[in-house]
Amino acid sequence: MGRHSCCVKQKLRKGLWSPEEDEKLLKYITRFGVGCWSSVPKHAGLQRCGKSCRLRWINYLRPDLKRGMFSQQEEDLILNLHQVLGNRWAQIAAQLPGRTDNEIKNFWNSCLKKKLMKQGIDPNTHKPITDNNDVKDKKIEFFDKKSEFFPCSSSSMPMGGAELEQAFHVNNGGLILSSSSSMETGSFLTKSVCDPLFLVEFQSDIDPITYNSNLLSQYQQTGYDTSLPNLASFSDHSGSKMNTSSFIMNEARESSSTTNSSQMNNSLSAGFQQMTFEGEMFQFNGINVKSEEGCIGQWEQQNMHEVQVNNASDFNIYPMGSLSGEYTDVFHQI
DNA sequence: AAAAACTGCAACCGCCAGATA
DNA sequence: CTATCTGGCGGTTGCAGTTTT
Repeated sequence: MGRHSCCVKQKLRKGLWSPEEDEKLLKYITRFGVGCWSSVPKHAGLQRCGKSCRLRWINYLRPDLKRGMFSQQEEDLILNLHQVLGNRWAQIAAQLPGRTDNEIKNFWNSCLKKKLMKQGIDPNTHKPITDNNDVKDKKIEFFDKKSEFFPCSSSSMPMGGAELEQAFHVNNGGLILSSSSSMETGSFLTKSVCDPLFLVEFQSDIDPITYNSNLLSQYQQTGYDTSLPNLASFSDHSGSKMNTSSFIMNEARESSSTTNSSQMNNSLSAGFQQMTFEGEMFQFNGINVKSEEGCIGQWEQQNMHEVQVNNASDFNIYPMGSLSGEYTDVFHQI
């Protein structure tokens, strides 16, 4: 162990990067691309170690970086992901295109952490600092069905049952889940996904330059439907398009592939409209999920947790196992 | 106006794991 | 198998700018 060999060399500059250094590095990477970082300083004419060059590129010079303040949506996502992942900044950053792990880490330490503490929430556990009973009271029947969510023994999970419950628990004052009697008959995931981190971790090897997930092929091989859903045309049965989200999706789907529409109509809840899902992606408490094509559902515009979806190009497409069964949740279209 | 305290953030440090010799 | 190299990660530091006293 010890210092990298590149850092041991003498006469290496440290501290803030000058505009001239930035220009040299930018020119080099633009021309030759990202390769062996240890050779970059030499070829780019920089008196920095390779590590320093890599960091400067990733955190500052990379052209696809998003600058400026974090949006409310990004903030919520960071909070939810941190609840699941803890201080795994790189994995959290993988879910926020254009943001770096360093940026998120700084944002967390300087802002979000304090915000949570002001709200009386322990930033490490995401639980109220004073009274644990509060948390218990809010636990809902849904979590009693966690074996249906993750059809494997809890011992094989990297997180324990309590942690899993907490991971899916509400934070930020928003209600995410509501129990449904129909839950009892359905299973959340038809494919076995034992690792609750899987849903996020599968993104961890995204190309940092292009953010193109290379996992689609992996899922194609295992029989997942990786076709990109038509997120822009979120049509209901009246033919009208819907491109704002944050709604309660009261999805009820037959276990067989043939859905009985009349049956669906009969059970239409008051205030809900019926729609057909076409493989849309949603965000569920910071986790990305995808509805199966052709499933019939009901939706209702919801005021709380309002999330504005701009246009289709803003959506992220993540491969994911399909859903089946019946459930009632608040989802955010992403 | 000046000093002290605070804040945000870029960059460094040390460790780890995988690849390679 | 062992040693070394390298990239990646999370924790931490230190600087510069801002706010408070």
